[in-house]
Amino acid sequence: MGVDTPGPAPAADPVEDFAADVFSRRCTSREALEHVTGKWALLAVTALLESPHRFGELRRRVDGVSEKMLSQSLQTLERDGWVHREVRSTIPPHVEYRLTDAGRELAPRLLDLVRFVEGAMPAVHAARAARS
Amino acid sequence: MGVDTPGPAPAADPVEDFAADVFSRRCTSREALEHVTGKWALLAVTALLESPHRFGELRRRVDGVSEKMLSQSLQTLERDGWVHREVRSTIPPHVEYRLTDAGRELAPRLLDLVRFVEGAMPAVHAARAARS
DNA sequence: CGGGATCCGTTAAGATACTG
DNA sequence: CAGTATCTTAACGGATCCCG
Repeated sequence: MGVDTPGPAPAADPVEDFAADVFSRRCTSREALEHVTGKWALLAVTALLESPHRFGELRRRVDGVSEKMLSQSLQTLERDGWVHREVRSTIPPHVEYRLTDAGRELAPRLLDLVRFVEGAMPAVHAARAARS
Repeated sequence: MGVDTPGPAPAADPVEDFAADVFSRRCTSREALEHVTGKWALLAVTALLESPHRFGELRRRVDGVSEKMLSQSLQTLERDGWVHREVRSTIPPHVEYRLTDAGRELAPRLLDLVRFVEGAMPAVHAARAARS
């Protein structure tokens, strides 16, 4: 397209890389998507939809998660703006995690997915059993 | 199990493990969820929502995926009953992947998630930049 | 209580080559 | 064309110890 356009039409505008589509290798949304759909991140966000949680509460709620992975997931979620972390410097320390506005838009979609897959489990087991 | 249960009230019915909730460590739905939200699986399912694809077509559509990972993801998706694989034993071979009925219920939820995250990318970048 | 730092085994992922 | 087999490398993930 427009091979010889000398005018102000930058073909490779860096801003366009933002919203592009996930099917493109370089699209940054792919990374963000992975953060959100990560094994523990998904469960943490879903749990936070119910109510704010403290670290230990989340740890108990998301059964099986290690402190390291929960901490790591929460940091990534905070960095991408889905979760807010509030620290109260008391003794003992009190840290609370809650969804941001963006997170409150995201979480229902994840919950919907979770619920659907839960409901589809009989079919999934049937499919697995079907093939000899 | 049910050693001395005379009545028809089995407390620990093994069938109940199925639909339980993902927050429980032993819940099988957690595994199924991971299969579906996997990096490549998610993109493959989303691509198949548009139309059936051949292996090579999918490979080109899902930019950056290796043959190995695509093959692996598709096998898992087929095993769990989201995707159907149809082989035509011609020369050269012709294999087509399409969503099952269950897959056609699943895919829109994933696509919705993808679209939402794509749209939220400006906010995500802003959140990342916000913290020094 | 809420993590950060470190160590280390397990698994996932990518590149490459080969087959029906 | 549509994969499988093999190998190497990178990332994940858990356990442990420690500090504010």
